[in-house]
Amino acid sequence: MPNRDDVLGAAQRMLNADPAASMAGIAEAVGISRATMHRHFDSREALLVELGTRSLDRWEQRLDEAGVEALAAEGDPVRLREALEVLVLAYVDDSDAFGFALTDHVILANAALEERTQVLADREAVLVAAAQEAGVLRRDLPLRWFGHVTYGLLVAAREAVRIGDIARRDAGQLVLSSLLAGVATR
Amino acid sequence: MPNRDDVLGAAQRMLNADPAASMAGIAEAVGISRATMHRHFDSREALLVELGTRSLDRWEQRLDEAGVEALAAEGDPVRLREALEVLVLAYVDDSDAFGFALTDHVILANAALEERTQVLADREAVLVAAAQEAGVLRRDLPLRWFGHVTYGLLVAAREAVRIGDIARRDAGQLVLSSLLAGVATR
DNA sequence: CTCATGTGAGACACTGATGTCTCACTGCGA
DNA sequence: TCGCAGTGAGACATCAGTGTCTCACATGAG
Repeated sequence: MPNRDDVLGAAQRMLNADPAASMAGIAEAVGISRATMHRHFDSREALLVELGTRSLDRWEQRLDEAGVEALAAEGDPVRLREALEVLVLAYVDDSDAFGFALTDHVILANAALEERTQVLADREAVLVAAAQEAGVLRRDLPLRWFGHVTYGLLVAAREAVRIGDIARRDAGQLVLSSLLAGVATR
Repeated sequence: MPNRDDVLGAAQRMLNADPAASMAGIAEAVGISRATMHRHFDSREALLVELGTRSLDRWEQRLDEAGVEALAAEGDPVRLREALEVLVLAYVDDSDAFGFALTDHVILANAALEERTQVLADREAVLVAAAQEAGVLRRDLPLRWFGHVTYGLLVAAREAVRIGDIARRDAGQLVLSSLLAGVATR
């Protein structure tokens, strides 16, 4: 019998394939009844908020693993650049599982999640600011722009993989390379 | 009394603000009754398809203005680069009005629109391929990747403007500069 | 064996949206 | 002035999804 985590995992996969999936659809994909679905999660919103929380947990974990604050304090260009690369590649991996959370309206409209998103964006901005200081990232771009560009490229990669224009295994390097160096020759 | 074009324009603005807007909501925003709304468009889908068609019309117009095929045949690096810049800036402008069409499920699921999208993407790819040949765009990136990256940056700019992280008037240059040169120093 | 717990099936009420239809009104042209 | 085309208001049937509830059933622990 699928436990709560199994349900969350299956729901995640289902919602990635079809972000508008109904509770009935998700329950069917999980292999349980609607009744049991509602025994796990009071409402569809509760389910989505929990999945949103999960994705933020992952983001936070990535920032922790990178040691954002320490790196920023240190200010070493080489290590900053390396950390940025590792972080972006991790995001690409994660977007595979959590991608739908990037665009789901219910999740984006949730005040608590939005607040926490802001906190994490702030942490990330610390790294970006340090990288700008250290000459790793361009200083002529707004601090907050970097996060948006990264997000946009994740969306692009997701779509490109879905359509079949690029291979999944190439997504990370394409995103990283395009993000840092652009698509024009130099 | 709003004519059909007024209705389309108002619907476009409404759907950009709230992509899930109902026919009733759109009608109210336009300032007409639901009945009149349905006299103009048989169904919500019909309305969305027409808006999708409009956005593809605009895209096609941009490609025409750029003179894609002639430029590609010519192969002059300077003019190719210039055309790419003009095109991307035009896309940023257009995404202001047509942005919602980039992500709306009803529009994306329409077979006729998808087919036409493919045709236009093919035309654009001609320009990209020529630019790669001429050494303007990187040859180590897949041909189809360029379109996706551009799309992703449009999404990013839209969101960044919405949140207030960047000014609308800066969006064009930020997208263009990040697209071509990336966000890292060189 | 017995019982408690968890489950599936399905009925139910409710909501919000869609699309159709009627009817009365208004404004404009003939 | 008459008549007509277009409109708004609103009723109506329909549909899909949500969330609640009941009841029968299975399974595993004691």
